Amino acid sequence: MKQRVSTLLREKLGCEVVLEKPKDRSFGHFATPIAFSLAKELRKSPMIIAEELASSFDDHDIFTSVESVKGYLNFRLSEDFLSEYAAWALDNPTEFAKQEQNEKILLEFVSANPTGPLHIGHARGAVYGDTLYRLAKHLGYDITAEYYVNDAGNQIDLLGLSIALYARENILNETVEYPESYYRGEYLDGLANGAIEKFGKEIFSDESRYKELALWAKDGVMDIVVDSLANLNIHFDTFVKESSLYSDWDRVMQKMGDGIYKKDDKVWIASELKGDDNDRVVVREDGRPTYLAGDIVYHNQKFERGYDHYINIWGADHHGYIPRVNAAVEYLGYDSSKLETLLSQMVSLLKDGEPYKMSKRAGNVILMSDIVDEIGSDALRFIFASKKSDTALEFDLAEFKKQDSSNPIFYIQYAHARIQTLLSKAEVSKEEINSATLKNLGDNADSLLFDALLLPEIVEDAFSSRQVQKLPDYLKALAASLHKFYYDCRIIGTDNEAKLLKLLLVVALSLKVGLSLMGIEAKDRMSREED
RNA sequence: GCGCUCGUAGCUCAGCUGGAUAGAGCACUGGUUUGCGGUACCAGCGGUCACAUGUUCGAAUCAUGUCGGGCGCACCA
Repeated sequence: MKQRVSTLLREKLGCEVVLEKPKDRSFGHFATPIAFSLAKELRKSPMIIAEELASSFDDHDIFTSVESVKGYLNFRLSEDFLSEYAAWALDNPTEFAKQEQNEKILLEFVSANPTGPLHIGHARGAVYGDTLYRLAKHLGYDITAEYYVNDAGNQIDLLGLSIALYARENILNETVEYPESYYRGEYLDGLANGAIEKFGKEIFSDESRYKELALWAKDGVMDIVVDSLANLNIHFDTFVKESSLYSDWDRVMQKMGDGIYKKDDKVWIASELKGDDNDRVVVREDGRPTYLAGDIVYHNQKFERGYDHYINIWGADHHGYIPRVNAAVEYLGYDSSKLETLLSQMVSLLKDGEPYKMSKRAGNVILMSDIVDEIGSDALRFIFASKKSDTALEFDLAEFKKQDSSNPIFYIQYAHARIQTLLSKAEVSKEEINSATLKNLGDNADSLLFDALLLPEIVEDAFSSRQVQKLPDYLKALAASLHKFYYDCRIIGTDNEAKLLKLLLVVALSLKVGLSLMGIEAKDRMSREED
């Protein structure tokens, strides 16, 4: 819709035109301050320019009026245009808000270490990534969702040790001394018991076998992780294991050429020359590669697989890591501007105004699965998608358990359910609804129709700006328009019933598609839940 | 100390490629159709857009600085 208008204006005026949302719907559907920027060039007052431009639009089928107000140009779309577009959308619901793209994108997200269940911070990155993924898919991108499994390095050794310690203390009833760092949490119980079946209890007392224990256990942890993501409606296309990459290390190192050098018996990457604060060690004196080495091989592999664009979603605490990976990508001979790293910030939780207590059972973290159990996947996804991912977020669980308009997910679902209820009470036939024309509906209905038809540009904008919160914001506003309309306007039993129900079908379509892009299924009925 | 980031209504946050009177939700207060789910709607209250200077016809938005919060600054992942 917006595209159509801006294309038209570009042709007509011969330059790019910035289209905005007018301050107030009474001004029209779209507005542009173009007269202000032309004022200098033309040496005329913006008001006069706007007047002249407005009058040059005498008649055009997509606009019903073009007005100049205080230097702004305000456009109002015609009923013909809106009704035809709406009719098309209803006839082609699976095409609505879609586009054709030919870009191939690799999106890597979550990538939590397989050493324990996901916590609430991971959940945010997961929701952000999956929402982007859904948006991109809908927009026609060829996008792959990938999980990088850090199944090598110290943390895996630590996993083996942690299981053994847990088992010795809780199953073998031994007194154990805990080292400075180790993993804790209920999940170790399942792993320890699984290990007994697989290896027998002896393995816990034989330190030389901890590695073996760990290599077995990491798959079990990944199963836990994958299951918990599935509960959030999140699925990955590909998993890449860090352990599978190191065989390629020598070749990749050579590929980096001058970017790599030896000093003090270690191998370094000259990342400082590429904008990093310092050069970084990639291979230690004892020959063990650092974490960065793994990531270098991994990114090389990504680029060799050949995508047009690469997106990483990392926890914000890793932001200092971006320059060194970009440096490596450059040394590998690739364009680091194709690699985009997005950040997801910390989350702090409240419950009824008090800080949410981390449970000892969980290992002093807030488990993602606990929150899903508490408020459900839909609410969790909605909250996380609602806030800009790179700013810290604090929210109160209680707000999302309420069954009224203070709970945005409830409010939106209710709007959708309300429409379904009306349809079920319709006194006109489906055929009458389908063949109705969305004209002469009155201002309120026109306005609602326009709101519902905005979904495509919201989807486009949310993805291209990577600001997924624009989608839930829009859905909230659309739900509000619907509720208001419902209140203001009687539908069933009126002369306009078929038209109005058709209008509501368009609203329901946008709500449903919008929710599905957030991984949430629209409800047809609200059930009253008893506390 | 250095880097990144944030600072907008009592609370949680939009708005930020500069543009029409600064927005929404929550909370609080008051109200609502002799109608389709009042699980809704409307209104009121509430802001020197952290502070200062600058650029501009115009700044919450850009620049510089100050103050305050968060996060980084590993041969750990």
